[in-house]
Amino acid sequence: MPSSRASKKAHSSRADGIVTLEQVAARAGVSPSTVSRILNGTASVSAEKKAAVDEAIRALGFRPNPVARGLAGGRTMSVGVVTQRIASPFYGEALSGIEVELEQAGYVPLFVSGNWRETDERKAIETLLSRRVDGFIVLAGRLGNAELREITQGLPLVIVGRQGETLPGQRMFCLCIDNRLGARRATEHLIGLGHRRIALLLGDALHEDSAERRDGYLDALAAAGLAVDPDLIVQGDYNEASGVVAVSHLLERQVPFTAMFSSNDQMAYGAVLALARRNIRVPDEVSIVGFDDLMMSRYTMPPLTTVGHSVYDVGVQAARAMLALLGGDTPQADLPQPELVVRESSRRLSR
Amino acid sequence: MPSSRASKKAHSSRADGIVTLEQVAARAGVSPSTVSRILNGTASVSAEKKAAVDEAIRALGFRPNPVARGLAGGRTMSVGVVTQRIASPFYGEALSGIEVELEQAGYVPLFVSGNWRETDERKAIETLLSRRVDGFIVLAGRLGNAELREITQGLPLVIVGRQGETLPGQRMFCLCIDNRLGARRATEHLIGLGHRRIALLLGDALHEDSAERRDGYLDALAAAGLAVDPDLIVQGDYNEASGVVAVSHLLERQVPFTAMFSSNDQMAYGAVLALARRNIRVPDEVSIVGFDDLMMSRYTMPPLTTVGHSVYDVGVQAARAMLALLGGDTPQADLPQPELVVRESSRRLSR
DNA sequence: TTGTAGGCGTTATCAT
DNA sequence: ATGATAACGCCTACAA
Repeated sequence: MPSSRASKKAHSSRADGIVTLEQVAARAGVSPSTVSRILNGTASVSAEKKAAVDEAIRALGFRPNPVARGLAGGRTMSVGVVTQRIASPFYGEALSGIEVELEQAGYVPLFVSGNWRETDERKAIETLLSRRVDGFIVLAGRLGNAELREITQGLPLVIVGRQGETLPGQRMFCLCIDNRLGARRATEHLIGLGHRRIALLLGDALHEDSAERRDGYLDALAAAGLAVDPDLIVQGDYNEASGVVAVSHLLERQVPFTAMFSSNDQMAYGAVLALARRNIRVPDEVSIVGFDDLMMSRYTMPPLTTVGHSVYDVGVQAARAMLALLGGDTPQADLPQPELVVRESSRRLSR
Repeated sequence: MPSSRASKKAHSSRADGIVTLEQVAARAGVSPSTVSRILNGTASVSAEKKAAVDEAIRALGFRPNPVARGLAGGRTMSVGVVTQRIASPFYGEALSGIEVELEQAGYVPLFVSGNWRETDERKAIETLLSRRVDGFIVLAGRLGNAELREITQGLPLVIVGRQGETLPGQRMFCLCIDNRLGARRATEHLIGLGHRRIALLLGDALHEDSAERRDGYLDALAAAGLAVDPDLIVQGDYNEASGVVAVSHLLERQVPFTAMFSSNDQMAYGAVLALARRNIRVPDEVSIVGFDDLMMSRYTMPPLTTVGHSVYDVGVQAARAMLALLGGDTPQADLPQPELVVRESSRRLSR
């Protein structure tokens, strides 16, 4: 049952609460174009008319219709956000930051999940494209930077968690935390506590940051003059369950170790559990340090020592970069360095 | 630098990859309205033309533009989702379910956070309204059902986690889990393990479900003929930190207890931590049961016994209900009963 | 069953 | 600086 068509032009008010730009113009005694100009700052308008229009806008409670705007001007005031899993404890925080920051500028994020699958990511981007988003923020994922740049049709693009070439003039920006430094600090912390046999729990091999965090681990060992024991390095995939599995394998292989650096907090949770299953206590017998400082890490048992880098802020920065691109400016990265957060899962090696 | 206007009508192809309905019509040798009718099933069309149009759509890779659709017909193929905190470990799961289910029908969710604040919720709904969403899914929140029904302008509305009057003909539907039953099962589990002094950690008093879960707890005690000790009931707010605080108070007051039912998993995490701070082990000295069965609860130490009700499925059902409303049907609730998931935070009372 | 024409609310082009 | 006017891509009342 479609609502009947609106009257044939010239409606000063409508049944629903929708106020149009046209009504504002009428009330202010100017043309719609002028109102539009004022709204967008597209051209200079006499202070007098501007005042009248502002008054009318306020009086009528007018809010521009993003849908109509999208059709007419191409700006939908929405930015597509490709996340991998919307419920991820890690990226979820970033989404919050993105949302808050975009909102301040009147933009709305459209979240679509890529599920760590190329095909899904492509589909997500297509969906977003068909919704005429004004730009893209991509959180990690499988697609390469080059391909991303291509399928996003030249729209402003911010990639999070990917080493970026950030070619100027390409309306594209890469934002990533210093994984290597963070991992190094985590490992140095353990070394400083007297640990020598420090296991490394790798993240998903397909993530760039996994390799970076590994390198940070290696840096720390090298700086301390410690040899690398390949047997101490086990593979995970960044999920909790993989931490359980990897550590179980390590224990089965009877490789002795007194500490472990896990490439992220989630796997660290799994690691603690796997150790507990064998009655190995953390930190009494094995120290563990994670990476990410998820909210949850304050409440695990024991509370997790980890590397913090405010995922929320990453989101904020990503949104800010997008806003800059949207405004034709060049974004400035301003991520704080990752910092070690010492809690209770690590302690001095008892001899 | 706006892109130049498209040519003056009659463009068989365009520079960008955008294929319009008009082009499809041209290629199929029919009028645009016919294509539109086929797309929307608005009227019957001869099989012949339908075939031609389908072919053209496929050949051209045409995808209807939701923005234009929104302007013209009022359907934007997007539904507004008011969540309280997008990064919530609890609601995040529901968002996933909503996203997946809506996508299948070609809808896209627009997530906006209400931050557990009436004003923010109102603003969120206004934003969504101005984006011309086709319907609303509201996850909990502070606004009353009546007010929600009012400010959502009669659009299809699905409310999650709120006892619903689900007035027929109102295009509104309430979906909620059986909190009372779940809480009762959790408490009965503890009673069955021999516990008699069972503390209750309440959730935010402003949430309906907090009262419901309390009632389930009371039901279980009553059924077992156990007296209610008000001293054993402490207030939290559903966040981890409140679990720490509440349990600390309880311990300071020296009220003896051997088990605790926490109104949600997050507070249970905090409770475990608070107990550990006093060297009270779970489950050796105190058993704990949570509610929600968050992903994380498999990996806490110890893994948490809790009441599961697949938050993801709640999201799926909410989306399904929305789709039904959108299609003019009456939604059918089909949430499974909450089930107890026994893990390792609860054990038989040792005498 | 099918086509034509007008309109959805805004922006952009082209005059003035 | 300001105002008509024509799109934007699609839907639908109306006519055929």
